[in-house]
Amino acid sequence: MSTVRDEHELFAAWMNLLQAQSVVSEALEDRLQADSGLSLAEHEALSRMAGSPEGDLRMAELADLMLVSKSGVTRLIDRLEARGLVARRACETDRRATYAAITEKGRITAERAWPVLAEGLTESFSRHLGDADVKALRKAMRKILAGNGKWEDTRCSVGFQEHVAPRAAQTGERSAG
Amino acid sequence: MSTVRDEHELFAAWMNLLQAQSVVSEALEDRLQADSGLSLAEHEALSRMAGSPEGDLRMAELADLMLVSKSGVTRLIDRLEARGLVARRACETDRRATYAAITEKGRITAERAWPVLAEGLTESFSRHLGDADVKALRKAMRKILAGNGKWEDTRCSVGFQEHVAPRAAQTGERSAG
DNA sequence: CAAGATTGAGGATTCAATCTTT
DNA sequence: AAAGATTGAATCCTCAATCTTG
Repeated sequence: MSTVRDEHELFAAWMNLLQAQSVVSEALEDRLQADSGLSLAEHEALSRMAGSPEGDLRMAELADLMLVSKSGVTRLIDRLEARGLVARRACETDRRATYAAITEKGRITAERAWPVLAEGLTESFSRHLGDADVKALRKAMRKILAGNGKWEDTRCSVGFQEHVAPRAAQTGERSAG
Repeated sequence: MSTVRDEHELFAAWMNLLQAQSVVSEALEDRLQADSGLSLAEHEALSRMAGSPEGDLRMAELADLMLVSKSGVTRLIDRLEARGLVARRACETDRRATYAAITEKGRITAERAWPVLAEGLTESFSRHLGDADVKALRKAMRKILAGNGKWEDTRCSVGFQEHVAPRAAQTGERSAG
């Protein structure tokens, strides 16, 4: 069933995945950093808040949505708050919880960064792939996530389309209320 | 050409790639850590040295092969040396260069870890993928790497088969003197 | 001066412990 | 006691500066 050749092919695929992820992440991060001074994680956090109905998310929600630990989120929000891109708000119904709410400045910063990110993604990622490649890739990644009990629909949608092409909201309206 | 739906699909694929990479890396790292106390990068470094003709590699070679900076390699080798898994050796022909040479203990540790890693990779990665998925995945990753000028054949082969099937290539004693 | 390697400083992330609220 | 969040300590990584050799 699993020959040495298989194992080798498998391992090579894994190494290539790691390397490709690294290369693309670096490219995106560089562009984003130069343009807005944000890290990928910081931009993701902002975008997730922007995409939520009230423009805010609880710290634990953010931690659950993102690839960062709870304390990691605390520090990440600290940085964004110091730059005036988010503001912490107390929760009225549960005084243990804290909301991170995106500010106007945060919204502007995050929206401005989207085209940069989209361009970078095209440049370093999708430009080299066929449409079928992208679909196959996503399918495979989804299988891996599901197989490891980590598949959640909300994790991969981060309100992208709203920002790059707000006019298209007419076709597929997604009321955020 | 690029509709909003495309962009969204593309971005979702990218997010899923990030997440899958994270999930699998964590699974592998946990197993490896529990079994041998090595990080993935440390094990990779050991394996690359083990796979070289003389069982050693220059610091800069390691940095080039791996996803770590030059100073990162210095620190990584520091840690391995402190554990007696590698030893630094001077280069005779160029006194600026330093070789990191794997020790016998390092070889044993790295070889013992291979089956653990292989099992983890099967469990969290390939078990959920068809043979075609793996091939398609590798192809796509290869395209991305090549498109970004980062494709090198040596980067993805790390002497895997030698270790999981030692009878294929008799592992002999090697005096690193 | 350029190349190879190391060091110091600083950033980001995590775990475990802590504090408050439920 | 458990949940939500934060903090302190530790780890790991990178950049820029440094040192040595070519």
